[in-house]
Amino acid sequence: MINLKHLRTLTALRDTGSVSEAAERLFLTQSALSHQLKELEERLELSLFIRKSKPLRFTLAGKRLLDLADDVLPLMRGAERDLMRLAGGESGRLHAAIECHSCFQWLMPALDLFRDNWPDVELDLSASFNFAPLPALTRGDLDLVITSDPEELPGISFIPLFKYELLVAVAKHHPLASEQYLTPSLFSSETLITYPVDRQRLDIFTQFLDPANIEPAEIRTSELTQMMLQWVASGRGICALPNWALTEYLEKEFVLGKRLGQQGVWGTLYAALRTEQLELPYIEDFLRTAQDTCFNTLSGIRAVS
Amino acid sequence: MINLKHLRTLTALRDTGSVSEAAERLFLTQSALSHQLKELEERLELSLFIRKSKPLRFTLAGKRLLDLADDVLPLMRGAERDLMRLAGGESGRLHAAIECHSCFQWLMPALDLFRDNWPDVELDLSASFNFAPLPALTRGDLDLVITSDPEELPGISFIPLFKYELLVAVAKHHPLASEQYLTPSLFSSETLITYPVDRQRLDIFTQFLDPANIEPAEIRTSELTQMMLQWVASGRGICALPNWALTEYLEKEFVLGKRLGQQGVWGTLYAALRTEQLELPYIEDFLRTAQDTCFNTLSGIRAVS
DNA sequence: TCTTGGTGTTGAATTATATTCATAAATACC
DNA sequence: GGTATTTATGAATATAATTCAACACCAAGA
Repeated sequence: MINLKHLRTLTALRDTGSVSEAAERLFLTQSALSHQLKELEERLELSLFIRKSKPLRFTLAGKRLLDLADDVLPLMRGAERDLMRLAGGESGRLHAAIECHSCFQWLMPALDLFRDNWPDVELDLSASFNFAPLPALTRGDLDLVITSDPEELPGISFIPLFKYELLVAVAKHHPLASEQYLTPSLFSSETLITYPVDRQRLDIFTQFLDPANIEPAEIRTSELTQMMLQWVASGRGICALPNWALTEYLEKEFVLGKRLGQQGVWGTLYAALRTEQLELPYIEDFLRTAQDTCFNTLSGIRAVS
Repeated sequence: MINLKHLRTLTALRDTGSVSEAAERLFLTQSALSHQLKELEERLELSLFIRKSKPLRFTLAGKRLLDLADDVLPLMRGAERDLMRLAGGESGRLHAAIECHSCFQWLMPALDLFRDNWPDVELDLSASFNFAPLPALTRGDLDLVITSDPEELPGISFIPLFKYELLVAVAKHHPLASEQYLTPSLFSSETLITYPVDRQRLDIFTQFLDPANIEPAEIRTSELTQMMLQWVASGRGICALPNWALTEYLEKEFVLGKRLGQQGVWGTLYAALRTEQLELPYIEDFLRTAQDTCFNTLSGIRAVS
């Protein structure tokens, strides 16, 4: 009658607020979800949510099913994890590194969850940005690298985690504050603040300024997101950050977030791993945990279509 | 990955102790279940139970899944009931009658459960055996009759609940105690104890003695199962009862249970209802509750194939 | 040791179910 | 009112579940 697929659909609907985005997150077409919901509602002789109104609203029946999902899905997940441990062993090593400074925000909670579930896996997170992590991954010194630029490397797989939009943080009283979206040429008179890394690894250059052959008036760097935003807020520059890294500052109206071009510039965050390790139970579980954590803690991100 | 179908399969395996009987209870072929289990075990890279050995034994992984099933399936059931109530209304009437004296054993617990879940449905159980309940069902004076002889009646549906074997209770020191199974002719020198109803409604006659044209030496009647077995135990007669009505006495070795003929005589218990009421939510739920209760509380019964 | 009946397995064929594709309808947004 | 976005629908397709029919296994009895 009701099955787990339905419960996952309902939670995806709640998380995303629309049928089409829920479909994206479930890796289905919107049509598939529409059929599925129609069939379910007809069979139950109940409507589960009200489509008109954004975000969608759930009926009593829909809420009852969501409660069920909140009870049942974690139980299923827990059992699956236990079986994975039974089948594949409990121990191993997960030495991780991040290329993306803002990733601490979700990686920390994800690793905390992971540690609880896999106490016998040796965890390490390296946050030094002075070396190239991908060769270390190939060598076997690292087991996981979080990065937003995948490259063709033998033996390395890039698993997409989610898509995010690159937004430009701008002070509330900055001249650019009134623009709907930013064009490259607007940057030529601005001070751009970036992380202190190679500019080939900064999407603002590779995807936006370099194609238009525009150079900012000045470039300053900082290691710390919070510091960058302090500078932005005081009108001493602007900086490009993933939307999810910016949300808490946007909500506080500490800065404004501006779109890059009319369509926006989008990036994808990947987990890079050695291909031979992909099927290890704790690796599989980490990837799912990471993705779940991201979708739960970050707003504005989307599943990779 | 793991879904509810798998959980139901596992519990059916536990309840029945064999793949083929579990399949029967799930209304599947044994082949289907074999495929399903093979696929699941291969995907999990775990064996879930040990086939050789009867009844089958579960591995650690199998037990973990059974625990999951015991948590999850009741939650699902509860939610489905809530949705049924939301969709179809909470109130109604269920006036029941039984033709089969021994049915109190499972009907009472089933009705107790039902009352908890449908407090606004007016429940009544009539146990008077002096009137024909099926006409009353047609008239609308009753809503449910539990019976083991279905008949073609317009507007009435007979929903099979389970199959049971008719066994003959015999005192431990009775001459028949040494027989492997009983033939009709053995009855001609025996005192047979039956319920005080029309002999056309007694399977021991219609399915066993009458076809062989044999008459017991004497017939005595009693309303009460316990009384009948008292007489049997003291060697003053024998009586035919459904296996599940006999189990507690067999376990205490109060009497012995003998098969009727080499294949045994089997009956089916039905719930008779007005067809137009079949889709009422509380009726549907009652039927499922009844069947679950039977399978849980009665031993030796089988699903209707 | 050779049957035999009960059980579980297997591969191919079939059936049922889920998903997509292409398009239309509905709705929200200027 | 037009345009973009979201949802719905019917037919085609793909995937998954189930059955069928044949076979393997095993224990009990001849």
